[in-house]
Amino acid sequence: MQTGTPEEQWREDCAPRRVLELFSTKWTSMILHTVHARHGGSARTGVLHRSLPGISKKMLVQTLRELESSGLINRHVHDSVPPTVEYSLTELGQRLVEPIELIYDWARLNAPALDALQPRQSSRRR
Amino acid sequence: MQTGTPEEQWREDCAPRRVLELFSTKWTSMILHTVHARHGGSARTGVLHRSLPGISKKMLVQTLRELESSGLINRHVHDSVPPTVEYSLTELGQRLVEPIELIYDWARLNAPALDALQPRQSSRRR
DNA sequence: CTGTATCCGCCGCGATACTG
DNA sequence: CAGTATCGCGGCGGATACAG
Repeated sequence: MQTGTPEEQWREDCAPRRVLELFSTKWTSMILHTVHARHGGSARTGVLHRSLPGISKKMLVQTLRELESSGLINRHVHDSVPPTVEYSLTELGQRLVEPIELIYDWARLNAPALDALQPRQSSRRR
Repeated sequence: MQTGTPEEQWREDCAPRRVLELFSTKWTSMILHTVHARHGGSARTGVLHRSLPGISKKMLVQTLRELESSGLINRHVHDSVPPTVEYSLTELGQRLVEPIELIYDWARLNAPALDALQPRQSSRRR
């Protein structure tokens, strides 16, 4: 008998891979988490910007657009002066954010163990 | 009254962020998933390589080293000729892989909805 | 306040060649 | 088969300036 598990698939265009690729965009998960964590599950642009130290306006908006066109978040513009925009999770987004929360919790739970993490040594060993 | 949720933290060096940064490495989650999915929770280098169409040996080994030094996977060398190496999840890794599996399942479940995804238009709008 | 448009450095990652 | 060493390019993502 051969291996019971005959080589997993991971075709370039499969759904899981496209989703995971979303997360290779540096701020994706942090944005989803922050929107989710806010009261009512919605957050204004400024709040998001201040909640993510280090993010540039460019990347913030760019990532938001990506998530929007992926059907994960909604963008709601209040026509007021000055303009305010609110982002919220869609149905789809709310279900995706759950696993993300688990990873988030996992990280906090294992913070001590993770401190043993090499800050990524340059592998210049030896 | 102010906002009930007073600005989330996301300090540069917090644990969640360092963890999530692991996933900005293109192949991290796919490798973890594949190791996990294999019988006995361990996989040889060649199997991993063949399970991940498109990955280069360089990135495979590099990511594996990263995960190893993060305490997420174990590396076991069989001193045979030719040499074979097996990778398996550590305690820590096994617990982290669970949320990843959820994302994986989520992606497969919502594949139809995701097909409506714009293949990321070049934003050349208008 | 929210969003768009450039410019550009850095490095993630693939291709290739070589060792045990 | 497993792993290391180089080279090089594409593009992620930050800085800055500008507009409604």
